[in-house]
Amino acid sequence: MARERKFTDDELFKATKLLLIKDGYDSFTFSKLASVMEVSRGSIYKYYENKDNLISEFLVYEMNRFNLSFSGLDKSGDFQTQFSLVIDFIFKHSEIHQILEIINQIPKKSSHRDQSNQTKLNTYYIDMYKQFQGLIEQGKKEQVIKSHLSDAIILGMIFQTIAIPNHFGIPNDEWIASIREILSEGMFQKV
Amino acid sequence: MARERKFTDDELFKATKLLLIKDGYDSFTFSKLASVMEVSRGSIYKYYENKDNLISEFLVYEMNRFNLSFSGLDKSGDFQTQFSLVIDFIFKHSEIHQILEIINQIPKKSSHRDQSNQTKLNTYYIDMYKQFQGLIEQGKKEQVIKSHLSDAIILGMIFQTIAIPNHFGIPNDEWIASIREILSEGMFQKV
DNA sequence: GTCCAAAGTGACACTAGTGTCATGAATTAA
DNA sequence: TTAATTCATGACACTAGTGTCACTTTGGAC
Repeated sequence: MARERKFTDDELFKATKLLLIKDGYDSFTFSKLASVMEVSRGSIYKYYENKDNLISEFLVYEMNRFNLSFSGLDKSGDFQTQFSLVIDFIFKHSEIHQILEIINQIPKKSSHRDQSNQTKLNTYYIDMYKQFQGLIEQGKKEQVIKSHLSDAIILGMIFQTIAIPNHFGIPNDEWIASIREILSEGMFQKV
Repeated sequence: MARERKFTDDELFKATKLLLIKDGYDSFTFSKLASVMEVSRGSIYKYYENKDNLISEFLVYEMNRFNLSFSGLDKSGDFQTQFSLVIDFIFKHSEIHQILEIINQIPKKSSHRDQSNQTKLNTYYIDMYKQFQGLIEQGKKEQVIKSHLSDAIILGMIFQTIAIPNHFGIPNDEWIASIREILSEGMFQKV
């Protein structure tokens, strides 16, 4: 006994992602979102208190999806195989870089509900970190990765390369191959 | 025969840089700037039409300073020496990364004056690119840099590493040394 | 067909930023 | 001291977004 909903949470999150990635956190507004969804602004307030609340729910949803998808990767091969798999995976999900940036942009002063989301996000963040750390440790154990490099810097390097602007339109395959090569062997000739 | 000014352009740009780097382009307002400068908002309009105009003037000023400072680096040593010098230089001027990001964020629909600034910025951008490209070419000529890697990707890698978030507070020296090592030799052991 | 709960809407009051301008304040040449 | 000139200010009207709420619409249960 109810009226039919004009949009689902999934649709809302899809539009949210679109706008967040196009315009960034600051320029995201309920007005724009409502316009994309073709509903009135007021109706979104039925489900989310405000922008921060919506975005923090969205981020939880998105991080959860990313982690699930990441942990679904084939873990059977040796390190080299996995490393390639993971690089490809990250470049296929390159929005994750912006998502992580937005997580660090959310203002702290927020409602109880949002604080609980912050906690969840922290957990997801750590989960993600641990998954990568597992890979890095395997690499160090197999004597492939230099052991004196800290996990944090290796992870940072890998994640940051997603966001290198490809101003000159180099083809995707060459782009990813070059980055993988530099990350693993460097840009210098072997002596 | 005039009243004394309460602030110079240099002071204004200094405050602008501060706010732009702290809050980003979207959150930058004349109100905040006036408050930092301890003058009225109205007085800033005496010198700059609006936010976009001020920021584009600021960026021209900043890029010019960066390029001058960069071209002042010692060019006498061999490639390896210069490479280290440049990496150190970039990390010392790491705000350049945000500056370049902001350049790409300025809306296009702007006044004649701003369009002339856009042209200037493009020139500065190309100047900067050429300076780095000179170094990369030297590296390739000296057989240090792998010749099959495109200049664009090498430059992109180097610039992007500035912005890796150092969440775990690794000491600056170790941080830069590790990044230089990964960029040049990679994160994999030599076989 | 009637009831009614959930869903949706648009108008309202509020906040924060923008750009302008009449007015007042400071400086100095005459 | 006065006149001329530049600077600085705060008030004004305007725009865009926020959050709320009384009211309308929808559609299944009875």
